[in-house]
Amino acid sequence: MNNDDSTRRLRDLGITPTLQRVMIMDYLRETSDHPTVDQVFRAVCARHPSISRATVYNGLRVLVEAGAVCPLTIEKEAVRYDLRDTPHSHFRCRICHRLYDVEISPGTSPGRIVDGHVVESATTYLYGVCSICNAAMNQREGDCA
Amino acid sequence: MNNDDSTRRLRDLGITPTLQRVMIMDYLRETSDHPTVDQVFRAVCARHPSISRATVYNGLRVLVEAGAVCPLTIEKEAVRYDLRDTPHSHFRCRICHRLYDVEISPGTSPGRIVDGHVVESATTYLYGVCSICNAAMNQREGDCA
DNA sequence: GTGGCTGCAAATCATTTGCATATAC
DNA sequence: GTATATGCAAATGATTTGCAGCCAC
Repeated sequence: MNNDDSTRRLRDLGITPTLQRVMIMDYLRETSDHPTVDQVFRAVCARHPSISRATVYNGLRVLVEAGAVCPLTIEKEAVRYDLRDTPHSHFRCRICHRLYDVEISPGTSPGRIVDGHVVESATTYLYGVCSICNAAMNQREGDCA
Repeated sequence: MNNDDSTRRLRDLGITPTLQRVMIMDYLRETSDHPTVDQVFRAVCARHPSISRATVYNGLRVLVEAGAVCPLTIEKEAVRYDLRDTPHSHFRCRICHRLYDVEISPGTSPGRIVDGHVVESATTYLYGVCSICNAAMNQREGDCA
């Protein structure tokens, strides 16, 4: 997990590995979060303060177009980005708004044809209350008793 | 499918059936589309020009909170709204941007627990090229031959 | 050297908010 | 009559765009 590695990955994707794009790729690889554009911007900005938000938007768009990164529209507030490796689904907690990876297949997969439509990608979003928030709620119930 | 029916539905949901909300419900019931807030606004505006966008946002939020309507975040451009009846998935065409209902189960369902998280709702989004756009592309290929 | 990329600032677009007025019951 | 909802206009926040200067190759 070093810059050279990110540089190579970008080159393999046919993307010009500019300093900014390498830093974006580095950050996506070292975080297990599903960062928003703003989070990517802040992280990269810490190391390279002169970067512009527009460059982060641009870099992420290029990565999505190359198929290296998956955009998540699981919430309307902002798009989140996920390094695409093995396909998986996502769970969003309506209390704390944390995002979790979960191992649930979307029921179909790229290449399949559904009702005559050619599926290129598929994703499943789950919504509810996460284990941490559930534990906190049970804790509070206990306090009341 | 008349106003009285929508009024009754709203009352059953515990929602004050104002003129504006009844018109929003009417429109959602008569369209098979998955309208954006803007589309709902334009449609209702045609019959009741004094309605405000804020009222449409408010009405839709109340319907979502009551569980009568399902918000779709299948695209980042805008939230779409779907009258919730039987659970189903959605397909979005990357060429024409049409939205289709498809019969694919999301792999899990409300009430289930996944990795310790309590699932309250689940949805699957498919992306690709729809049958209409595929036909058009094949047509064009034929022209070239 | 040159085309593509960055950084900036202004523009755009969906959505939210505050508040005075109007409506449902 | 009163709590709740509407309509307006201004604010907010994510994202896009235009353009002059800069960097990768």
